[in-house]
Amino acid sequence: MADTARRPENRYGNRPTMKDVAARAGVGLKTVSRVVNGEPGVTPETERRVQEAIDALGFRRNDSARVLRKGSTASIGLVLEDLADPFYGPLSRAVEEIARAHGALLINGSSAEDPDREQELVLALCARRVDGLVIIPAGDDHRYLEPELKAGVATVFVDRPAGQIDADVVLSDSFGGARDGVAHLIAHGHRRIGFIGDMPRIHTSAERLRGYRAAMEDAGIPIEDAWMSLGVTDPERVRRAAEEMLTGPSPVTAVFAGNNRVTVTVVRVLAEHRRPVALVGFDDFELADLLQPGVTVVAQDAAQLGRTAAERLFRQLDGTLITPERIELPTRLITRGSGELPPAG
Amino acid sequence: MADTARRPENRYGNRPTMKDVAARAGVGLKTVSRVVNGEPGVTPETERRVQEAIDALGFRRNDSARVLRKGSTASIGLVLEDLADPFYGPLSRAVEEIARAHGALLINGSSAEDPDREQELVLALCARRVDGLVIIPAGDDHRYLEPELKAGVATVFVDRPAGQIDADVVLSDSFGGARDGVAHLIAHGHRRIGFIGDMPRIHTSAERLRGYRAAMEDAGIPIEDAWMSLGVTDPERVRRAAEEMLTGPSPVTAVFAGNNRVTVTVVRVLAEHRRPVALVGFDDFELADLLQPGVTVVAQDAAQLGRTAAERLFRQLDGTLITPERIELPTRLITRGSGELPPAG
DNA sequence: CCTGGATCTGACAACGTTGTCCAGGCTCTA
DNA sequence: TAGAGCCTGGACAACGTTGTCAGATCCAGG
Repeated sequence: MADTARRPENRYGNRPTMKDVAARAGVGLKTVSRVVNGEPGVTPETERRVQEAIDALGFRRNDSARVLRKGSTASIGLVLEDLADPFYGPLSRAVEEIARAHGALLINGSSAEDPDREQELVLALCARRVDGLVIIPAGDDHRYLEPELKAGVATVFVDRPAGQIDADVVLSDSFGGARDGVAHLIAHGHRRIGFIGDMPRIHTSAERLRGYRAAMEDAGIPIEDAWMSLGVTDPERVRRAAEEMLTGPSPVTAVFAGNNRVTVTVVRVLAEHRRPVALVGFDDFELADLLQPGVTVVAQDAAQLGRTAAERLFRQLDGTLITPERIELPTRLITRGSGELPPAG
Repeated sequence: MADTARRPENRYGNRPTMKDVAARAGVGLKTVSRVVNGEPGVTPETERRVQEAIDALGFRRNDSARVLRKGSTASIGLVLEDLADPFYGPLSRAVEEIARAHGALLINGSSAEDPDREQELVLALCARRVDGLVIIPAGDDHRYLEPELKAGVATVFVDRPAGQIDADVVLSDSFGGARDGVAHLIAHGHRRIGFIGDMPRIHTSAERLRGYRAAMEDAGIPIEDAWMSLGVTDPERVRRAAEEMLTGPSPVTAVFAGNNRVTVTVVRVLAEHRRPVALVGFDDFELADLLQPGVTVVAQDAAQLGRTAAERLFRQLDGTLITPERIELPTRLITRGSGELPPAG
């Protein structure tokens, strides 16, 4: 009775353990372990008996115990902004594929662009002793990671750099991409060019804004405040921002959209607008080529970002990689029509 | 020396444990545990000392050990076909949100539509003792899950039913949706209607095909073999299949596309085609409204599928839910133009 | 028949945590 | 002032696995 009371309440109707298998097969505990792990030194006859017991009982090794004993979980964590964002799909998948190639599982979570939630998630993953972390940061202070890094948790940041700590990071060249995109519009004769982007506290947003400014400055075009919308992110307000730029006292003839969600909303606004307005968007998206006109974009390779990050992560784990680096992947301008429209109005 | 030799090689440069914290704070092991878990019965002064030691050492509780002791992992597994598929993004996210609300983490993996890989993933998740599984099955025989179910792993299938076992499943009404979509085309005067779908061994594909057949039969229209393309899935072959239907001896005037990827490819083909052809697709997709003409679709609510499944999962874990059920969520026809084109040619 | 070596097997401790239980110190009341 | 009862803290076992090491078994060769 005291015996059963001591048993912790657990959800698995007391699954069979190696001990149970051993008892049933009439062998020792360690022999079962050997069979389960394919270690040598077991006679075929013994192995058969053990295998039979395993099948009969429906035994499945408890990896929690294994992890506890061995110290490595063979799993990595991925923290991103929103699993549902089409930009992150290919990225996650790429990370997963690399993890799989290294025999690791992927645990992931969405931070919803909330720094507290990011930290909560990251620490939960650390408590589970993931071997490594791929983080698309929401916050800009990652000092909370210091004990983890010191303890040897491999970490790679993607898409945006870590804040206040020195860590590996894999980025797209947001600055260069935006500058090229805006320069492309300028080359097609535009001078009054609008920029709609996310909050400048997000690194990529800030870099893209910087690219926009650089391109304008290179062309000697002074920027009017009314041409810029920053930190506006939900569709309704992006719509309003776009409309204001198009109808203000000094209306823009072209728009540079800072990310795929903004681009999509702007496409909708422009579709309702009588005067043709040129558009270049950061991030490619499906069907961009089928719209009328096709949408010219600065494309970044999300899968490649994920792949690169995951590969670096496993090289950290191998010990091949020591010094944190910053890797910038190039972007690619894809012209489809919307960015080549001449200024109108 | 024997001491260090016995220590297993592990990746975490020997992180501090509760024992270390206890030693540093000059208290007992259990007291540290109490502080970490916010249990009552610790004086503020003691708590302060312990907290100080925790911060100083960078201690983080090892959840593997905790799981081993407590028997519940507070994590659930999600196995789907492809994380990168935009259809699964909102679904995963919805599952994650529900999990989060229950304090559980999400571990997920892509089966890549390969039954062996699905099984491998599912069993790996079971070995980690996830509390429950949400599975979008690739295979059609899930008897391998029987020991797990018996052991009390909560399981919900989504989008497609389990094979050979009795389990909870949450589906969209593929049959009804497809029938309505095809009936819609018939109502607009079409009689030669093509169907392009995935392999009929996939449940949803088979159901949608059945819906197509039912609608045609209801209207008394005999189906010609040349109007159906089944099991073709990569863009190039879908393209060829569509072109054959459009140019064959008895060319179709409308196409019903069995899933979002097929729809997108068909849109491309039709865009190059001189004669207007009507189109209804299963699954909604972003920007469908902005194409010329807008694409009429049978929409299913991926997020709702995920939410429903995850909620049922946690109700299984609560013990509120015992008997497996089959839940079918309705689909919704969204008319945007492409499905309302009259027959031409 | 015995010995040496190789091969196979099992007892045991340890991984880091939590549940149980008991000891000691304190407060409060009769 | 003694006894009851509460509060705090700590010793110990157990969770299921794996590494270590020593014991058991077998066979060939002397």
